[in-house]
Amino acid sequence: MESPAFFRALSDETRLRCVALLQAEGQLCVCELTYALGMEQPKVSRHLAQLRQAGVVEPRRCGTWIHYRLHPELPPWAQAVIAAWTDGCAGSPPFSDDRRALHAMPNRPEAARCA
Amino acid sequence: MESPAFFRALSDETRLRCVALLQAEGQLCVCELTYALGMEQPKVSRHLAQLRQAGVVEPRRCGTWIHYRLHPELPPWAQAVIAAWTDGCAGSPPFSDDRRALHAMPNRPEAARCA
DNA sequence: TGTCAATATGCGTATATCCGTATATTGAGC
DNA sequence: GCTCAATATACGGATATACGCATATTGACA
Repeated sequence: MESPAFFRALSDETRLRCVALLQAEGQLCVCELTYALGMEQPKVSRHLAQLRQAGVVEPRRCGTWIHYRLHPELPPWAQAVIAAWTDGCAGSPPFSDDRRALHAMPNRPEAARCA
Repeated sequence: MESPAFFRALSDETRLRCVALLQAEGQLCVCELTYALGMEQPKVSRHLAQLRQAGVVEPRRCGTWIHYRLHPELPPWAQAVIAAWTDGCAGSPPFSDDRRALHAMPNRPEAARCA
């Protein structure tokens, strides 16, 4: 985990919104993130690819869905950075709105099926 | 303090090395940072300007010298992010080497004069 | 096998970033 | 006022990044 690459991964609002949602919810599929952020799917997918390449998130296939979560082997300092940031900022817009939008999503796929 | 801009400021190795030095030493002038990093002065100055514009560091003029330090009014979450990162990484290269180089600097200006 | 839903990638373009080099600014001291 | 040391900025070129749009890939299921 190279420090500049890690912070670069967090240097974009879309990616930060994904990270905040994943930190709060544990794991989410791309369609949930796309819905919560109100963005086009290719845009979300490309930002997730960058988070993945930086080692910030990890994908897990679940049938047609792909669930993303914060990488479980993030170094402790990186986990602490994310925790410190979410503690301070996840309660404010636009991050707080994203969680609200997610919870209002209709026909939300059930992650339980592939737990 | 916008989150993406804050993390973008930390997304470059030169700037991270400056931040690590300032976190460890309190305040340093540009010539000390330039010497410790072993880089050209304009390069260091430009990166300090970016950290300044992002609100990460604050300059204080002291005669001919300009002392930089971490901005004392950084939001608590940003201070916590920097602390978490330095706790985890400042002891490893290249950050550890920079502190060694700084302490080996000859004719180091005395910050005490303008404290 | 064919189709559909979910996800990923290719492409072209606009913009931002980083660097090296040269030069400008600023304050101290004579 | 002149000069020097410390610091900042301007300029040009190479590279990276973000985006919209179109399309490819993958797995489920009939």
